[in-house]
Amino acid sequence: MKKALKAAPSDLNEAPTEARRKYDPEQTKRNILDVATQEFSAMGLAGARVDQIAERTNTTKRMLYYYFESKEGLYEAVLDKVYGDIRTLEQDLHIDELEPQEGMKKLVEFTFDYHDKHRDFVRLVTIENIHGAKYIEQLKSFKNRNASVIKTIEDLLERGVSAGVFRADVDAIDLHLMISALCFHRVSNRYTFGTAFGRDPSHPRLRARHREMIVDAVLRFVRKE
Amino acid sequence: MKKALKAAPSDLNEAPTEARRKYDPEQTKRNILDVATQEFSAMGLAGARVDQIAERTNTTKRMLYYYFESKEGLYEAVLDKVYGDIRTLEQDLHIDELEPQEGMKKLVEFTFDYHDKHRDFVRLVTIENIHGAKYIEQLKSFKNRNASVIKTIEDLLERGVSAGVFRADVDAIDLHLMISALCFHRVSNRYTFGTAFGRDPSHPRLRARHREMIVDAVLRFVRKE
Amino acid sequence: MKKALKAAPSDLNEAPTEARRKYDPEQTKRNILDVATQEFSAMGLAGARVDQIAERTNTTKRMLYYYFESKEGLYEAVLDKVYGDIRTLEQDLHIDELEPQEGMKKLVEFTFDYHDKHRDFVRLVTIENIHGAKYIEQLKSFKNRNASVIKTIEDLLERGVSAGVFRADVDAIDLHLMISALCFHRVSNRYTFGTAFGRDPSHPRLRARHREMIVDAVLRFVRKE
Amino acid sequence: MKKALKAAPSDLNEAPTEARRKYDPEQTKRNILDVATQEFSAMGLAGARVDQIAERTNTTKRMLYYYFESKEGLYEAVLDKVYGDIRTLEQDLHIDELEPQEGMKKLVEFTFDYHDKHRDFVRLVTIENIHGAKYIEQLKSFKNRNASVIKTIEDLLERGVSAGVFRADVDAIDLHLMISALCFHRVSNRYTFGTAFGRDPSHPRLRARHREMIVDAVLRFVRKE
DNA sequence: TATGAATGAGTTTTCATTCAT
DNA sequence: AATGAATGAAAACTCATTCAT
Repeated sequence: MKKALKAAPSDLNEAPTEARRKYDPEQTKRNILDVATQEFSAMGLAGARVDQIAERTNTTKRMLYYYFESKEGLYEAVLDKVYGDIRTLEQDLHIDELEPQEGMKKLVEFTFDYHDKHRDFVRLVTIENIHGAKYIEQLKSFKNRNASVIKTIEDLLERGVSAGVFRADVDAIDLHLMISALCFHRVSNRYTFGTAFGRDPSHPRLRARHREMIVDAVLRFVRKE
Repeated sequence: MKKALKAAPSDLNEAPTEARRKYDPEQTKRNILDVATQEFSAMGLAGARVDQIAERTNTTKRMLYYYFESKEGLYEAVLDKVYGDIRTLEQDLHIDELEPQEGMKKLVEFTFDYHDKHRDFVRLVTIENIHGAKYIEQLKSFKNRNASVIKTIEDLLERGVSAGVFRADVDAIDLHLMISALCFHRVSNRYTFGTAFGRDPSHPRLRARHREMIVDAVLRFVRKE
Repeated sequence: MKKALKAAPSDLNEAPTEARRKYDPEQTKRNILDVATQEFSAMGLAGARVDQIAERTNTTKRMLYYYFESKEGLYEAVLDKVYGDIRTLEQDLHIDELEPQEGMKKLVEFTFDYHDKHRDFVRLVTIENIHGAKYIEQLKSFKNRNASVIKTIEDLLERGVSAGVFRADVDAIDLHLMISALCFHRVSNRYTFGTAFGRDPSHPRLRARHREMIVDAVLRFVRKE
Repeated sequence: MKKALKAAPSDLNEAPTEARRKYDPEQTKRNILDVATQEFSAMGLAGARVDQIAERTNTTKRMLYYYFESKEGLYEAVLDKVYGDIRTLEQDLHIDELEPQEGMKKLVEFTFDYHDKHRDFVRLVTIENIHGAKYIEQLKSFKNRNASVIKTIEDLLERGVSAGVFRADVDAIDLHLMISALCFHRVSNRYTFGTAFGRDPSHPRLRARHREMIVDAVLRFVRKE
């Protein structure tokens, strides 16, 4: 049942920009949070071990409780951080400056790339769904950010309809669900997929093809005629 | 002391067609398996509790070990059962007898309905992916099933291309992934989706719309022109 | 802060009436309860250690949780038992068969003797008061039993007044409080008392004198003239 | 995260007669001591939390150790302070100037009022008894105080016997114990008492009646005939 | 075949205290 | 004199599994 998973040497773990100071609460917190992100996403909430998280940290288990109160508190902090990260990036796309079809393409590509690259995020969302989203519900940050994606899509659709290139009967939230599904699933279910078909969806060649395919599918779906 | 969720008296739990015999190993096993299916799919492998499963059973914890060896053994048995169940149904579609577009529509609708109805299945697949699909790998039922779906899709595509209605550059496995994604995601991620947008994807009205939308998207994707 | 208090070899601990059977839930429970009574009364709820209780038991810590759910659950069970014990004895006095003054004397003597002998009980009541009686409040057994003492006193007072030996303006509950105070305090506060005056109130000579004194004080208080 | 009881802004907490100076060791100490008094008396020695005390203080946990060495050191300081406080008041009674019965009445009333008003004191004595009075033993203030009460009672009894109003066979220490019991118990055990009988002994009406009752009981006890 | 009691090894959490600034 | 971060040791509690009947 135990599985000494090697810490994936991701970009997360340590940023030795300067000599590590002895007393640096911000760094301590970030360090704990980064390790916890990996552990929770790898093992789930129930499966993760506080001891294991602490061990991979530069501090002790005690600090984890000092800053985050409990295992669940830490898990919530991880969710918060991870959702904060995607929001930040999403803002920089400036999709409103693009022509509708181009904008839609860019949005889908961004969504694809983000999920493809941030597996931790995908896994954490999956895990949250196993818990009925009860932890995410408490994060106020959560609801706001989703509103902004929908706004972006609504704008695109509106402009596309006006320009005569998109059909008029597409609902923004439904479309968002569709895009999400296509980008999320191939990451979240890549193990069963790999086992079933002997194809690893994260292989570069497949990855590129899927990217095109999804953009294509979405554009065909919204396009007039 | 926690009583939590009383076993929903779903079609799963008990079928007292005949008077319950005193010692009925098969029934005991089935009973354990049904309860375990609910628990594992609700809580995950790490999150499920052997005590809780036993408590909701008509028998005792000891029997659980007697028949299934261990918690993991029980989990594997659950996976096996759930995959066995799905295969049965898929045979009755006779998609090969339908005209390509009709066949594709029917396949998508079947896939949609199946996921929509079998949430336990969807959750267990999700859970398996959290564990890197390591338990599912051993199940023969798993590989067989997937092979047959691909075969069906390949046939459809081929016939569609011949008939001049489908384009020629669609890969069957990719298409299967696309259909899966669209049908799976709205079930697997319905909690975070519901929290984010205040919409429950399992609401009848939304359900019907999604069904049409997905069929539409897939047909637009494969259609020539 | 730690104090390896020797288990007082009281009448509580083990009753080897018959050879100890390996599987005897009742005995296991009783054994845990007896040890817990000593520990909680010696150390308080916060001060008692589950490990320490378990160690002095014939079983393991796990059984303690198996039967009593939590440290607090065990503490409540101890309170319940201890209050049950006193009730049982109180029934056997048959004070209603005695002439008022005699009855009052017997009641006071019983109360005195009981407190004098059951220090665990006295300490536990003290400890409960430190917790604002919040644990005792949940015990249904608690309220009933107190009603019966008051009934006894009311009867005595009534009969005494009718017989012209007691004055009429004494409230039964107030009188009960008075008797309790006199019998309880010398046990509960015997350490500070001993330190203050170099006298141990549990010394046989003092004990006898206090007994007489308290009976005397109560009778003088209720007596007419 | 628990905020629990905000320090009741009782007479204890702060006396900002003059503008609060930046560094005022005496005030800091007093502030810590006052908060600690409340916490220890509310929770007991084992139950009180250093963190909680510190949080309710105007300063930090470190200062607590700076001034009082340890949790136990702080507890002892609290006991010392509380005992110091009581002595002051008792001098002003001038019981020796009163006629014996009057003096006895006044002494009982004072004792009653003091306990009724200083619940912290009562609780701390209770707590000390749970610890076998081991901390109080070291306090000089403690022994002195008790010696003086006994002296007062002895005087009263002597003068009463001489005057022919008190009986001759009453022991001063026993009488002190009796008075203490009656005044102490109704405060110390008021929670279990309240739960048992649905009567709060600290209610004004009950309080007044108990006061009279106790004076009455004591006078009846010492009175000749 | 079936059962309720029992358990060892872990897992989360708490607490008084000290360190670096 | 004062502070917030840090900590080791211990405490409460949980869990999958096995034993005796």
